[in-house]
Amino acid sequence: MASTPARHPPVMADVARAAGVSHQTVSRVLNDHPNVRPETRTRVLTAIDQLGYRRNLLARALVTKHSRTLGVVSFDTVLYGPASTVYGIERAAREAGYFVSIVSLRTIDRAGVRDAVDYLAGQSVDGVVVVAPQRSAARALADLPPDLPAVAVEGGHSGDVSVVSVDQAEGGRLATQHLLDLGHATVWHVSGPADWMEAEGRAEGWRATLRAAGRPVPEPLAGDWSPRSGYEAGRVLAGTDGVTAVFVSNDQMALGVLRAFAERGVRVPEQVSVVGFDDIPESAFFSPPLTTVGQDFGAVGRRSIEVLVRQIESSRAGPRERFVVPPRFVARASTAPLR
Amino acid sequence: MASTPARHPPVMADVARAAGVSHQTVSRVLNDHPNVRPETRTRVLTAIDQLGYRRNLLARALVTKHSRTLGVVSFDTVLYGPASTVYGIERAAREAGYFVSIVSLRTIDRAGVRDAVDYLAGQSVDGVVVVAPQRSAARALADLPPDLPAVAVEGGHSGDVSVVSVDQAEGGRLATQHLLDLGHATVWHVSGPADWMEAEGRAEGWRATLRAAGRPVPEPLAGDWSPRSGYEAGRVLAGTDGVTAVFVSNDQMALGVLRAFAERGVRVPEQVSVVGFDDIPESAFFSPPLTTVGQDFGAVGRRSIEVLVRQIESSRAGPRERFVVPPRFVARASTAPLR
DNA sequence: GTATGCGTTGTTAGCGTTCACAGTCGTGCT
DNA sequence: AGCACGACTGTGAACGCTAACAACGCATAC
Repeated sequence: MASTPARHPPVMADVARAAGVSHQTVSRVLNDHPNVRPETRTRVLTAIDQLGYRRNLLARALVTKHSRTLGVVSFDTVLYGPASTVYGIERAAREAGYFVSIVSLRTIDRAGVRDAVDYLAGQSVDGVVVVAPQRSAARALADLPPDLPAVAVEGGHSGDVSVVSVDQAEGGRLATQHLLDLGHATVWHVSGPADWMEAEGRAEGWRATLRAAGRPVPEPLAGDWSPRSGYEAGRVLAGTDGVTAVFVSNDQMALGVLRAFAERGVRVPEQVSVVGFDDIPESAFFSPPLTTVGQDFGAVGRRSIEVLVRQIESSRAGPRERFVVPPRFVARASTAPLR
Repeated sequence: MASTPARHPPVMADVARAAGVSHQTVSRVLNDHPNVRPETRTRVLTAIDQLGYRRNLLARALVTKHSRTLGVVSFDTVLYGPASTVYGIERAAREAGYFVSIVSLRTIDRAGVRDAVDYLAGQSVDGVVVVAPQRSAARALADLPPDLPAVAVEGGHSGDVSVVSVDQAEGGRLATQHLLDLGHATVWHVSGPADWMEAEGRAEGWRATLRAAGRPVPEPLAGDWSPRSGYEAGRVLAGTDGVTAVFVSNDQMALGVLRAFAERGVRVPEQVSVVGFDDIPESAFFSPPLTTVGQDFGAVGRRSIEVLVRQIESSRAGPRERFVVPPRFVARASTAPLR
């Protein structure tokens, strides 16, 4: 009966002994090296199986200099958008054979992003994905360690990292054009926070579409993504003459707008049409069901990992890439032709 | 001018050379060992600073057997509840000095959980948090590696791991009692999926409260957490006589119920009172604003990390603990006294 | 028969850190 | 003076793995 030398998990040397080969041969089998005799390979494999051996990835990372771990820096991962993006990233990374280490920031500023990346770099991540939807965060991309592969999600084009994002301006255009096509003279806008690039992009698409159609551009109302801010904007709009169409920068705020309108007796879509953005799972069941613009967060996550992994696995001086995922318009019951 | 020996990041030996000490002394400074002369310490510290040295956590983990990384296995991290929980876990872990490696499962079954834990164990995590709200996932806790510190969130009491959870039954009781106090003869229920323990707990609290008050217990309607399933349940309830109060197992389904009622001309709360569960950010702006039961996910995250870290840092044969976080009732406008 | 080559295996030396142990020095005691 | 003891520091050997090289056997070629 073989003495059990230790209660510690078996290491490569144990496998080697059991299979009657050297530890290096075990390593070769594990790493699919070509020149191992089939018979030897199976002997090693059965030894691995019998001992329940699992290779120590830490030791491997120490010598290969690759941890096969990716860092993700995100912000407010409770919001639907960031949560979905991070989910997509995690899934794609795992499919590509990478672990994911996550840091969620409360406030996203230059120092915060830098600290988070430092923290992750200390853990020897092979690369980082920074979900940087705010202008301040995008600026922080400029002082990433230059030798660390990185990709920004929704990060704008500052700094020299690759960027994957949804075409927010196109989304704003789709929403606004839809409302104009319904016969509305112009479209009001409830925007997201000023420093968010997504908010800017959506507002820009809205403004450009109105301009191109030769319509007046009303002063946008500023929100902060929260239902409450939408509610407050909605109260203002309900008390403003001539408002027949509103493009709200996200679905949560649109919910607030609908609520304010309901309280004031403004009927949607009969009197005012409302379009949101994000297509959260709830929006199909708002009262009325919300016309909105959907984003494919899964695609964003997949793309970003694709770009990052390519950057890691090729020479690291890869050219920065730029990937734009198109939004998709979702028509529901909160919009109607002007009568 | 000191020659730069390599473009590689500096290691402990480089610092030692610069400070004129041995690598071991550098290690001692880094680990706050007591017996280092203050002058030597500052010399080492300045050398570290000058070289921009950062200690290699991989090498450290290899020898100490502690990676200071925690694994998190979760399910459907796009939902508000799991997303918030994971967020709380991540934050608490980082504050405790641990990294967090996340695996998000699509389907959560015994094999899935085991694979995920194996995967994480291969990365040498010091412990795992399993967010296991489904009965099948809770069962999977039984075959976790016995020597791996673990804590289950919302995981029931099967297996012998510590559990942190919100008192779902108490939440169900609060909701139901509130409706009874308003004078309703009984309370209908739209439940979550059958195999979710949270759904079970809430239903149990509801049922027990009705029984204790000697009220009839209507057959619950089964949902799947989605707004759509709530909508369908709502249509059934709208067509059922004698329904004056409904306790819905989460806010998303409650939204669907409200929508169905609105379509059928059932006025809330005048004709029917509705209570949800979760207190998602949107629910204050539903039409009408939703009375609901909130869960402190942040507390759940903090507690679970607390328990896990204690288990890791003490002898690993810690007794399994059980932590219950109380829910909190949130009164809004979707409930009213029966007239 | 020796040379050349390839397929296969083993040996050795790291990767960057911590741990165990062994020094060295100065201080206080007998 | 001699000794013990504490504070401080250095040396060597791990941790578990892969990379580089060396060595072996055997076939093929000259």
